[in-house]
Amino acid sequence: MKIKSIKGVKDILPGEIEKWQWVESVAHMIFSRYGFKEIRLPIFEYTHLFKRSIGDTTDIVEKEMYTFTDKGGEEITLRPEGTASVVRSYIEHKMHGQNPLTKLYYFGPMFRYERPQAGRFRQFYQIGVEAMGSPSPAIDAEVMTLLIEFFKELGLNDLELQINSLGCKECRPQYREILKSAIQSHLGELCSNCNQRYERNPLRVLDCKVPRDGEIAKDLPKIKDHLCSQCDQDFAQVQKFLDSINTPYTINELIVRGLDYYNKTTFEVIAKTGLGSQNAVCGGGRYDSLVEDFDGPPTPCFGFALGMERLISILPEEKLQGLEQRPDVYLVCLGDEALKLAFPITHQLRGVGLYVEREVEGGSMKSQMRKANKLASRFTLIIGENEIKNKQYVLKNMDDGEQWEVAADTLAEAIQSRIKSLE
RNA sequence: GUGGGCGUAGCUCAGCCGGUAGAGCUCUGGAUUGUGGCUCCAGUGGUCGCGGGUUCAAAUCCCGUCGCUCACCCCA
Repeated sequence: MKIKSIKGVKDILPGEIEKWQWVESVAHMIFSRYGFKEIRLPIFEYTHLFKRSIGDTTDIVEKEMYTFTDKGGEEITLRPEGTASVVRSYIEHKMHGQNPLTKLYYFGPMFRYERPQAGRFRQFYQIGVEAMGSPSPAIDAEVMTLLIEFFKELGLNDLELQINSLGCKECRPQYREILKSAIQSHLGELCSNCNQRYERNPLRVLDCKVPRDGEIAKDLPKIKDHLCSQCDQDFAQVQKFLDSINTPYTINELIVRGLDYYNKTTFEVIAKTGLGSQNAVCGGGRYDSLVEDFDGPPTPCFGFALGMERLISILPEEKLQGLEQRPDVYLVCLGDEALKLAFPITHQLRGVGLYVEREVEGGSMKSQMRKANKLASRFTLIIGENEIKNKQYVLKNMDDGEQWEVAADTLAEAIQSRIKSLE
């Protein structure tokens, strides 16, 4: 029985990890400009946290969660998303008492038991951003702007921001009933999936991909015609803010979201090319009553989560050049004495902050030079019998082939000044 | 859960009207006795996913199975 990783999970290897580190560093930089602070959350929680926040009848809770009983008999679930934990932590640490507006972001793995396909994994990584404590549409616009700026910094432009409003707990239930009664007369014509959706989440019928159902859906009542005046105004405000800084977006009335806690503004960012059918790079929106649902104070929130694997797979090639670190120096060692000497020299050079690789095995000079070349080292330092005798090593610039003698006792300074002259 | 495609060297793949494996890249060595990249030469590397069947003979045909992958669904 060959050892093997679990279906739907991936190792992120050197060569790939540099992209992740870069994306994370850009996230830290952009998000902190907007005053968001990182929060590190546990990857498992009590199961009921997810059941109550995401919704008992959603696909995620019904069939996708990794749930188990721990040795103490507790029902535990590997988190399928991050917002529930943020809300739990917000309440548990009484963050509302510290600041009227709490701005957090997180990064880490999520777990859903699904059939893997392009852009979909069982362990996948999300970056999430949550602004908690304000109902203002300015927050909606600001957080979406943060996201757009983040994408810009990553060099992504073939994206589309799609927004919608789902209404609030006043107007959404009314619309839901209006929609249900409109659907009822078509049940016979609609697909079996839509017949189930009619009961459980009638808004999803609007989004059905079966062609005949799409035709029917076109004539069903639209949510935008049934928003209460507050929701209507707020949604208009969000659009005005986006317009005021020329952020392009489209209104997509089919964005419904599969998690129960969303209301009012919702949005997705769709990759127009590069991903298959899993083309939503990011999704989010308002969840104004979730904190209250967990017995916290009334705390309207806006947030989003973006999928790292999907994001990374569409990063533009030109942004990925030069992410791998080049060694500053590779020590080429000829003979046993040189190999011994390489140890303290390497130690010394690393001590002054240089990235140093060294020959460990020995072997022909040719093969050592090849290794240095393979690692794309900027310089090689050649240490052989003559060099040791004369206390003068040979430093070679691997990009242009130029080489110099450098004195053993001023080695670090000589290398550093050579590197500096290149920059 | 449902359906399609694919499993041959470390990687990308060819071979598949049956006659027991090949290329490119990688790696190692050499051409160039202490100087990399380009070129040329040589070498290392394979239970042809696994199990069974047909056959004198199976990577090749048949059945089963596992894995990967894409799509539906759902979502990030």
